Amino acid sequence: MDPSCNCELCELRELLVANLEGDHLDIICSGKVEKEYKQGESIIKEGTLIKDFTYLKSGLVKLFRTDSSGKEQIITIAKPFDYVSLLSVFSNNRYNYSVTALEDSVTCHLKMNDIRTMAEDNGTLALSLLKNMSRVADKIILDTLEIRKKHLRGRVAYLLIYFSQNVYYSPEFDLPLTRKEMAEFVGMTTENVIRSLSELRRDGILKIYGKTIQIINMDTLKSIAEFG
Amino acid sequence: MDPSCNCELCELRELLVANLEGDHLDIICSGKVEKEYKQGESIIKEGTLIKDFTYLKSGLVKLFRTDSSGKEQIITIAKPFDYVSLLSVFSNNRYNYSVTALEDSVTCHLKMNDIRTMAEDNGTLALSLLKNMSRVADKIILDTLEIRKKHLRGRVAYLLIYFSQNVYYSPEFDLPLTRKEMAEFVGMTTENVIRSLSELRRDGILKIYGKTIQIINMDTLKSIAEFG
DNA sequence: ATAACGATATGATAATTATCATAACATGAT
DNA sequence: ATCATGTTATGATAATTATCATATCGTTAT
Repeated sequence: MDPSCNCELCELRELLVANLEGDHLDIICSGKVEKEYKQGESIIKEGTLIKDFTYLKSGLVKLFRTDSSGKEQIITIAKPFDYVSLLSVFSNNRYNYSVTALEDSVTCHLKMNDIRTMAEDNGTLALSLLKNMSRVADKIILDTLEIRKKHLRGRVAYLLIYFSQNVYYSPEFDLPLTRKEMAEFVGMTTENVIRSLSELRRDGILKIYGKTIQIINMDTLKSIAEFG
Repeated sequence: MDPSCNCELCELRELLVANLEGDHLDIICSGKVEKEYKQGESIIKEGTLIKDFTYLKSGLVKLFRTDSSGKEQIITIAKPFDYVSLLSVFSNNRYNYSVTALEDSVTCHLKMNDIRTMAEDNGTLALSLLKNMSRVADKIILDTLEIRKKHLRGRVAYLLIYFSQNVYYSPEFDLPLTRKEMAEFVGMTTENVIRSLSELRRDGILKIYGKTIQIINMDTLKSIAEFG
């Protein structure tokens, strides 16, 4: 067993391993693989066979799909302890989306078959999986509906608030996405993401230094995300 | 036990009950309630406590949420054998969406607590729930992304093809949604849904008799849903 | 039967968003 | 250092979509 990844100490313990004992803990621990990815590296490719149940230990990743013309749509951004291979792992045998590292990231890979076996044996684990899957899917769906209602500036504002409050916990942060990726996330063009950012800067709501964003007036930004 | 709803004969057996035996089957059968709803009747109201695990036996329903200004967004349309109370039942204690009957419908209500208990006890059932939840959430997310890419006529075309091929299995069918509801589903205005339908009719692709739609040229409609 | 209401329908116009063109800037490769 | 490439940036214009106004049709209530 990889000593750098001790299941009993792992941060994932609470979420996944908490209810495993004896044999099951051994299976998880001996079967798992930790992997490191550099920013920009591909972790999962759409269309490939699902063998692993993948968890994000550190870093940040994007889930996205690519349409026939090569354009990408970002489905969601996953933070540490989010399931990464979640959406279709129990209903499909191939991924219908790709995952790429937005920051240097570490993933933990468990075998799907082990997860299935254990979920069958261990009801508490199965319920925990159901709960987490429900939560993740719910969040994606509600976010998508929320974004759809908004105008361009509101979408960009929503995204900035998300990073500030849910990922970096600071009014100042480095955007992990390019303007193009932001556009792919919220369904608008790259030019209009740039324009919206410029407008927010002109209005004194943000300061922008390349990828670094400093939110000057969070209240106004929130009201733009809400109504504008 | 309600003789009109015999679990061993129920159409849901395959999906939910297949793996239950003895005590569990008794619990399901004695605890369940079947309800009938007329077209337009509310089945679930956003914000209410989740007590039941609800399944659609017959009819057609819409899942939607209502924003602060009272506007509705339709999340998905559920057909028989779809879970109705699915998305948040394992992660929330209150519904974050409403469900209303689009056609006269019959639902089967199981107690959430029974489901939880049984999923804990019965791994096969838990996996079946995981699989179905994964499938439903996946479909909603991919559909939403698909619709977002399209222009107005393409969205309407997509919707018509969905009803024709996945709900009514016929090129001619009665729309279960008003034009306003179609708009709430695909994120456009009512006027533009009507206009798009008129255009499709003018181009000889559809015939429209009020709520009755007859698809004349499915191939063209599909290419509009795909590219236009 | 008629009034009232909501759904469907269409046109004119305004608002929003995308596209195209161009340029500055940064980054990595040679 | 210089080149090539991709990202950020801004403006002009075109395309798309929403809004507002109005009218018809169908249904339900009185």
